[in-house]
Parts: sequence; structure tokens; C-alpha cells
Amino acid sequence: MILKRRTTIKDVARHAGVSTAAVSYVLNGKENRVSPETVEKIREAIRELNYIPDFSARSLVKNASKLVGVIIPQTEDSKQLILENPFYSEMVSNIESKLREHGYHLILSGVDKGKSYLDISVQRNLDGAIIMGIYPEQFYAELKEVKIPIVLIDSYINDTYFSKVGIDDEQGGYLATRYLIDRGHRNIALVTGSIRKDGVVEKRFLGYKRALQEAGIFYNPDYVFEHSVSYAYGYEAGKAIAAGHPEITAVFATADMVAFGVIQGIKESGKDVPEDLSVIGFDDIFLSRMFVPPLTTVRQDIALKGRKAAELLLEIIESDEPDVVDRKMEEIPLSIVERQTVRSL
Amino acid sequence: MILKRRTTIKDVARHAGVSTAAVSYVLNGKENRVSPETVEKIREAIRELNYIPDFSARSLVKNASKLVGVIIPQTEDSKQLILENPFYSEMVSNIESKLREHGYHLILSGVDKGKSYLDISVQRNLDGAIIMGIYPEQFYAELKEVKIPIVLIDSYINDTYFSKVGIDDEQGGYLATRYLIDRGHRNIALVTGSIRKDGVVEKRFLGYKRALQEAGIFYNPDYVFEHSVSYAYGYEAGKAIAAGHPEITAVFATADMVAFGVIQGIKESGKDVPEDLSVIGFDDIFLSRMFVPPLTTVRQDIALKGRKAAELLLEIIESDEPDVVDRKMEEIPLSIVERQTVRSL
DNA sequence: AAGTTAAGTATAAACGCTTTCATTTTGGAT
DNA sequence: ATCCAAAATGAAAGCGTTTATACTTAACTT
Repeated sequence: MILKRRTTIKDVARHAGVSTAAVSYVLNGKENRVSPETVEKIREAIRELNYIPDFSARSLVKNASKLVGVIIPQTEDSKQLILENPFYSEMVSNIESKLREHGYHLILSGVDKGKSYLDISVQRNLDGAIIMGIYPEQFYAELKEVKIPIVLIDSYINDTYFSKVGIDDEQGGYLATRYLIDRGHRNIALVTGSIRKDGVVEKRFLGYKRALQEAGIFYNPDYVFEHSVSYAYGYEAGKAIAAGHPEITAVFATADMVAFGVIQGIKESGKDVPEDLSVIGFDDIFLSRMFVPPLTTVRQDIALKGRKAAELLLEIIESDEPDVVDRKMEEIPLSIVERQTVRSL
Repeated sequence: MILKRRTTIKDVARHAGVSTAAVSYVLNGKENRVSPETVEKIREAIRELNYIPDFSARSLVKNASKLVGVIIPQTEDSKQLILENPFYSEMVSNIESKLREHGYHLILSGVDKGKSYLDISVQRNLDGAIIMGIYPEQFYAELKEVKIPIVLIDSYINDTYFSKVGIDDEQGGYLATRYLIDRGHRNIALVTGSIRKDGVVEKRFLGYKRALQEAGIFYNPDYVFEHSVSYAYGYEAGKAIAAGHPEITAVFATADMVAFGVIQGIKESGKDVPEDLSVIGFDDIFLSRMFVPPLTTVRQDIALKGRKAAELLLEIIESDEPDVVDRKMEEIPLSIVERQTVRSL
């Protein structure tokens, strides 16, 4: 593989009979510094030589890489991204297209347990990052050090340094639970990923409790099944509920993926959804529509969430005074979509 | 945002009282060129100053970026990645973890219709790329120009320049069809994404025809429903089959995602799977297990596919003579997993 | 003691680009 | 013709690294 030498700005300059500075000017849209004829000559040369700039060199001098980091959570056990969950892949896909539209590229990555994201952000000179999910305190502290714009998706970290996009999870949890209560359910289980401080699950849990309390229903800790956001855990919980809790008539799963598992678990225990047990999910991933039976769930616009996060980040990156932009919290609207997994008692 | 100046190798050198060369040596594992005490001093300085190297600068001089491009197909209409399909997200997730393990980062991207991948590979000085799916001829021609190692996933482009990882799709198509035939089906529909040259679908289609022929069944073009790899199209086709072709007893969908749609379409036409119509899919994405009814399908190890692609690429990148490594075709094994969507006639 | 060698270290060029600033050219105005 | 401002151009420094090369020192040989 004899690597042909790169075509550089120098080649272009020579070919056009001008200095590298001139070439750089037209490359950077500062054409007013160059005469129209020269611009044309340079354009021509660029075309003829098929010149493509080197972003590393550019990054070095401009101190901007046109690179954005995107972090998504990993499975607890292995080090794999939980990209399989359509919730994340749909967001990533929307973030990617928005970024590309603006000439940015995306480095997709998980972050090793206990390790920081400092390394990659500094190594790659990232212009910004979008972080999904929730991490240890320390992680955020380090992130701030890097001094790049950060957008947090689904995090309640209370620090104005970070911009955020998310939903009103407490309200979502409330809505879901209330929806069940309104249909006559009193003994309502909660199946959920681990309830961590500043995470979405914590808020949804709070909403669940608020709805219960408001309806005068005693909160029973035995009814919360907390472990991980996965089909597998939902399945397990579904079985446990169907087998061990005949008094429970409905379950609120804090993610559609979990709800699928719950339903499957219930079915395999010989009960039916929604005849014997009602189930409501959260997210409305595109699969929920196609599930059998179609899942009743709390809908959030996932694509919008991704797009908003990208837009917000770009806005901060491209503002002249990134430190002055006030860090807003973009809130994506919420609604219940009624399908066929909840019945009225 | 007062950007504190980067900590550079110079700072480290000064702090340790040595030259930048020495620092660079220990950074690059050439410690034998430096005395043990100096190494220690430098290590200390690095730690104390919290030094993190700049990969742009490194890339510039080493002409290697530790960056790998990953391309996945986009939806026809919009410019969005079809990452929602778990088939892709599972691969990406496995590729990512493998790459990260080896100190590489991944730039995830689609490629704009008609545009080339040349830009990004040159701009970013990519060390290699993994390309999923199939693109116009021209695309590959340009790709070769860049002279970086490329691994193609699911492509039958006949060019030894590229390494490949894939399955025996013809055999897969054959197996699926044969499976149905063996269970008494004669009128078998094929529902598939567009049959493009050198794509997996073309091969599966060929396998379908071979099985038919071998069984002495007349191939009926009316039985192939060709459009796009999507739930939506499957749904449409499912309806069309259930409503307009009472003689058809089984359908082979060339992707699980499509099979889901087909089944849904059939059900909404008032027929049942597998009672009235049998359906077999392809891929065995993790959802197929959880689908109701659980999908009978041709299984390929998607995670393995991703990992193999990453490994293969790394192997070529890190070999001293990348042009000498012979470009193999890694073949992932195939099998049928029997679940509940096919019945014997 | 002089010479040789090896080991350790430092200097400086190079990678491809942007951008400051000095210089040259142009074209009015006088 | 002369002057001047404005426009166009170019030289060169610098971004943070690596690495070839040069240099210094220490350690052996004779």
C-alpha cells in the first residue's frame, strides 16, 4: 500500500500560482480578502487536484475539531452499549443526521466503568458532547473541567453548567399511574430500572407515588420491582407478579422495553394482558405500536429529543460567547397513547 | 469560558526537567531510549499535570488517527440512519466495544445520497472503515482511492481490495425456503427489500429460487413482494397476501423486521399466524424471541458479525504490511431457529 | 591517557493548516 | 505626475506532536 502523499494546501497554492494564505482564505469563506479572479483560480485548482482539507491540522490551529462526542449507557455486565434499545438508537440516529447537516461528525462511545470521559474529549479536542443517561457525580465534575459545551439527555443533575433536554418525568410517572387508577386499578406494581439519584426513573417513581397518594392508595414497597432497564428483567418481574401477587391488577413499567418483558412473563405464567393484568409502558418506542397486543404507554417524541439535543449543542458551540448562552432545559411534551394493554376494571 | 491553555508535552518536559523528546518516548512506549529514573520522573510529571495527548497533533505527524469510520445505510426518503433496526444497532454496539478495547474511536455516519465517503475519510485521516450494506459502484471505486483498510459487511462486491464479513445468504435463503417446503408448503411468497446487485437480498432470493426448483415448484414472480426492508412494507405486503392470495400458505421475509410487519398485516386481515399462514424471517434479532408469536427465523450471530468485522479491520490496520494481508471473507455460521410462526401442512 | 563505544538526552524539522502582519499592487484623487 | 488609501498578496509563526539526527556524557578498552 504505497500511500500517495496527501494533496495539501501547498499543492493547491502552487497549482494556482498563489500563496497558501490565499487558498486558506477561500477555504474558510473569507473570500473578501482575495480578488474574485484569484478566488476562481483557487477554486479551480481545488477541484482539479481534488483537494480535501485535513481536519487534524485545522483542529490544531483553530482549536476546534468539528467533532461531537455522544455517550450512551452501557450494559452493567459487559461493556457493550445498550444501543439495542430502540430508545437510544432512535436518538442517536437523529442526532447524527442533525450534526452531519451542520458539518460535524459524531464519535459514538460508551464510557468504561469508573473511567472518565476526560480522555477522549481532550484527546480528540471535542467541540461538545451529548450525554445520555446518568453517571456517578465524579463523572460530571471531570466533564466540567474540559470546558466544552455539554448537553445532558435525561439527567437531573443540578448544575447550570450543563444544558439539558428531557421530559417531565415526574409528571410522566404520575400520568401513567393516574391513568391506571382512573380505570379502577388500586394495586399497581412498578417495574423499573434502578432508581438512581437524578435519573429519570427516580422522578417517574415519585410521580407514581404522588398519583397513589392523591388517590388515597397506600404505597406498598413490595409492589416496586427495581432492577434494570431490560426485557429480561421485565420478564422476570412479570412472572413474579403473575405468580406471587394475585391482588395486583396493573403494572406500570418505566420503559417500553421492560413492559414487553413484563407482558411476556405474565403470558408465560398463564395469565393474559389485559384481561388478567393491565400494563402501561413508557417511551413509545416504534416497536410498541407493533407489539402484540399493542402497548399502551406514555409517549415522548424520541426523535425530537435527539434533534433538540443536537440543535441545542450546536447553538452553544456556534455562539460567539458560549459561556454566556444560558443553559436551558428543553422540555419535550408528553402524552398517553392508549392501545390495548390496559383494561378498565 | 476562559479556556485554560492545554497542558502540552512541553509543560511536562519542563516540569520533569527533560526534553520533549524524552517525554514523547515514554508516551510511545519507547522507554528503552530513556533511563529508568528519567522515565519515572516523566511519569510523575504526566500524572501531576494531568497531561492528555492531543490526537490531532499526533495524527498529523504519525499519519494515523486511531479513528475508524462506520457507515450504516440510511432510509431512502429522509437522511436518517436506519439504526432503529436492531440488526444494525447490535452490530454497531459490538463494533464499538471492540474498537474501544483497542484504543480506537468510532465515527458513526451515514452517507448522503450520491455523495462519497471520500471526504470524511480524508478529512479525518481515518485508519479504516467498516461499511454495512450496499452502495452504488462508484462509491466503492472512490473508497479504494483512499487506500485505507476497509471491511464490508453484507456485501458481495467482487473486489479483493475489500475484506468482507458476511454469511452465506444464498444458503440462508435456500434453508428458509426449504424449511417451508419440507413442511408441506408449495405456494410460498417472498417479501423483501429491493433486490440489488451484490446485496444480500439478491442472494437470498437466489436461494429461494433454488429451493423451489429443487422441489419442482414453479417459480411465480407474482409471489415476490419487493420493496424495502421495513416493518411498514412488511405490513403492507402481509395485508396484500392475506387478502389477495388465498392460495399462498407461507411467506419468507428476508428480514425479521419485515416478518413482524407481515405478521401484523396478516393478523389485521383477520387471519392467523401460523394457523392460516406460516411466516419465516431472517436474522434472528433479539426481538424475534420476544415477538408474539415467537418468530421462526434463520439465525445469524449478529454480535459476532460486528465483532469479527472490527477484529478483521484492526488486524489489517495493525499489520505492518497492510497491503500484503490477504483480504479474507469471514463467514458467520447460519442456522434455523424453530419457534412458532410456521406450521406443517 | 587517549580512544572507542554505547547510552542518554536534546535540538530541530516536519506534519497541514490558519492567521497576523508586513509588503506590494491598484486605482483614484489631487 | 504624485500621493494615499484601500485592496490584494505573501511570508512566517504557531498549533502539539514525533522522530531523525546531533550532541554529551559515562564507561570501557587498550
